[in-house]
Parts: sequence; structure tokens; C-alpha cells
Amino acid sequence: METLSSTEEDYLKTIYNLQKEGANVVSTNEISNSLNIKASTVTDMLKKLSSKKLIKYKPYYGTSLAKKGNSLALALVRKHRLWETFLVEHLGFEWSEVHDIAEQLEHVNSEKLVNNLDEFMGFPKVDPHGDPIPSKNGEIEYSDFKNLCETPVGNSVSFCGVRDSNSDFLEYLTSINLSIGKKITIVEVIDYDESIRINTGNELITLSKKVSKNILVK
Amino acid sequence: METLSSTEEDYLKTIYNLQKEGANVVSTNEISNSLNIKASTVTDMLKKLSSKKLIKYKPYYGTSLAKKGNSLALALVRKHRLWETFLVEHLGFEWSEVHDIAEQLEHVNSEKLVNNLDEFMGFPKVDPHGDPIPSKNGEIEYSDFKNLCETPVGNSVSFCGVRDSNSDFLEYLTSINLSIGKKITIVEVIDYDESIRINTGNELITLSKKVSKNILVK
DNA sequence: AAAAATATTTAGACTAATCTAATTTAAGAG
DNA sequence: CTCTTAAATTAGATTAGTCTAAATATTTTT
Repeated sequence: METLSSTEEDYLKTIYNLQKEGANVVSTNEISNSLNIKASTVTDMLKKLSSKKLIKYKPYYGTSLAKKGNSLALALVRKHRLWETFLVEHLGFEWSEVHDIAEQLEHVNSEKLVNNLDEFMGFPKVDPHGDPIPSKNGEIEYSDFKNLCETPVGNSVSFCGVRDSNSDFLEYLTSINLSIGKKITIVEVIDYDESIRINTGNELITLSKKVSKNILVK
Repeated sequence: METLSSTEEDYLKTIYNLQKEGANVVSTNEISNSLNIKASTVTDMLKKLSSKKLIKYKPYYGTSLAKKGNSLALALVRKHRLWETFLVEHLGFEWSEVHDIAEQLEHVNSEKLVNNLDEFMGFPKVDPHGDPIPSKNGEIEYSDFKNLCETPVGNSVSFCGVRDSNSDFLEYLTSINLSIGKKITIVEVIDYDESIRINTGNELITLSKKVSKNILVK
């Protein structure tokens, strides 16, 4: 099993993430946008990954991960989330700062490193953004969180994760004092722009649809 | 200050290490051997690093680090040694296993990461092989260790470091129970092959010249 | 000091990953 | 069902890092 370049790994992870977002098959343009790489370049890489049997690629139709590619993508996600957890839990980073660093760390190649790190931290189940961490064997417990924007008025839920790890978004949440574990009660939905008003125990805040859509609750 | 590629960083670190081994000026072939890259390729890279003012390069003569290149190399050494320390002290690795992993980790680009890691470990002064760890500001305390092979018969010293981090060598030392801190008394020097007999408290062992040359003591 | 050996550089080519521009295919609108 | 538009692919070029083979410098030997 030859090892992959970081670039190849990036493509696999991107396909994994896009597929998880619902789509069964991922388009060349979606990958292109996600990675900020021109579509023509993506096409070349898809052919290459396909010839390595890591993905199923049908020209003009789309791409999905093959079994082998899926395991590799999952291993990357595992590494990424373990490193993010380490950075926040042990090195004093904010949840908004860790993405780019983990993006580099996830390409470090050592089974033992990631497994020892996992053990060192006591086998955490979720990362600082609430995303589940795949186990050594590639098992992942998909969580059944709902979008905050779909929660009916009057309900009380708790903040369990985000659907976007963009640092601006995370910093915004921190600035309004929303962090994982927080109890939230939906006070009102404004029909006009679909924004919502929520109560977080001590304050009443208004969130736009764009924000509430990216907050996961249970 | 544009960032360097990992490849460029590797060359700088190699030049740093070779220069530290005594030589004021490093030859193209030395770099070529060290990195296992053909001399012609090295020449190209030297021109490039020279044009970036990171090294002083004189064709057919040799190379040395310029001030800027030296700081960068030192920053890499710092990262390498901090990661090695982390792996051994916190993730349960043997000192013989960490070199290659640290080689990858040292290219991860984040000032804050390395500084927080340093702080997390309580600002260690030496790595698991006894090498000094440069501080954040690039200060490094060169240690005044001697080679075990230069220690006169009868003297008692303590094992402070190694001059080679090759895993076979380190595993060998571990197998004969020699680890950093151990007290060593030189019992006898065999003129014929310059091997030495030492007493480590409970055992009497014989070490070849090749081995004793790579053991540092105080 | 000339010849031989060794070290270094130059020249030309290759691969991976990228781009732009041109072409082809598929999808949607009338 | 044809035309237009959007998406995807192909063609050709570029850059970084590498190689081999050939040429040139330097050093060593005789």
C-alpha cells in the first residue's frame, strides 16, 4: 500500500466531506470550489485517484469514494480531530484557531503517533467543534444532532456542535458567549428573515438564519 | 519574509548540522550524502538559497549559512527537539523511534504551536538524546560534553548524550542498558582496536571505538 | 608539472501539481 | 427538438525538485 501525497490526501478528505453533506456523488466543480483549485486540475487528479482505485469516477457525471479511499479519508479525519482536540485541551488554543494547524498535522505519517495521542488524551469521542472522532478501526458514531434553525419555538436544547469551522464564525460564537454545552431556549422565530431569538440562561440574543443553520443542538 | 518549502528547510538544517560538526564551510558532496540527493540537484538548490540570501555559496568552494539561514535552521532544530521531547516524555515513545516523526513534525508551520508546546512541557533544556533545545529567541546553550573515547582510564563520568541518533545505535545502547544519566567508569582501553571496557555500576561492558566515539559524557 | 582521480557544475529531461485557453458534453429553455 | 448555457475535459505551458550524462574545476599522485 504505497503512501499518498498530501495533495492526494487533501482530495480524498474533500470528497469525503462533500459526500457527507448529503450528496451521493460529488461534482468536479464542488471539489474545485472546496479546494480552491481549478476544475481542470481536479479532473486530472480524479483520473489519478481513480486509477489507484481510491475513488469511483465517471467523466461528466461525478465521483464518490471507493472503499479504500473511504478508509483513508476516515483516517485523515481521525487525525485531524485528534490533533484539534489536543491543541485545545492541552496546548491552550481556542477552538477558532486550530483548524489550519490540524490541517498540517493530519498529514504527518505515523500510525503509532496518532494512536498514542489518542490514548494520551483518554480516547476522546468528539473534537472541540462537537464532531465525532473515528476510532482506530475507522468506526465513527454519527451524531443525531439537529440544526438550531429547525428547533420549534419554546423548546430547550443544548449546544452540541457546529457545521462550519470557519474561524470568523467560531470567534463570533465565542464573542456572544455561546460555547459547547450551553443550554438554549428558542424564544421566537422572525418570519421575515428567519432569524431567531434565543435565551441562553442569562441573555436574550438574536441569531440570523445563516448562524442558526450552522449550530447543532440536541 | 516568504515561507520556505520543506525541501528548502531540509537543506538549511543539513547545512547547519554539517557546520556544527566542525567544518566552517560545507561541501556540495557532504550535503548530497547527508540528504541522499544527487550533487547536481544540491548545486541547484544552493544557488536558489543563495539568491534568497539564506546561505553564502561560492561555486567549487563551499557553503555556509548566512545569518537569516542560521536563524531559520535554529528554529527548525528547536521544533525538532521539542517534538522529540514531547514524543518521549508524553506519548510513550522510545528515544530510538522519534527521529523520523520529528522530521515530519518540524515542518509544521505555527509559531504559536511550538511555543505552546514548549510551555506545556515546562521549557525543557535538552531533548531525549541530550541535545540542547534552542529557546524561542534562538539562544542555544552548547554543552561542553566530551567523547567517551577521550576519557582517560580510571575516570568516572556520566552519560549525557549521543552524537548519532540512528535508531540502530540507540536500540543497541538501550539493549546494553545504557541510558542518559548513567554513571560510567573507564576500566581499560584496548590499544589494538581502541575499544574500551567500562563499568556501569553493576556490569562490565566492552564498547567499540565506533560506539564510544558517539557517546557524550561529562 | 603532467596525468589521473575526484568534486562540482551545467545541460537536458522527467514527474507532480498547478494554471489558462480551447473544446466537448450535458442540461435546460424555448 | 434545437439552441444556449453551464460544466467538465483536453491540450499545452509552468514551476519545484529531482535525475543522468557530459563538461569543467580542483586536488592528488607520480
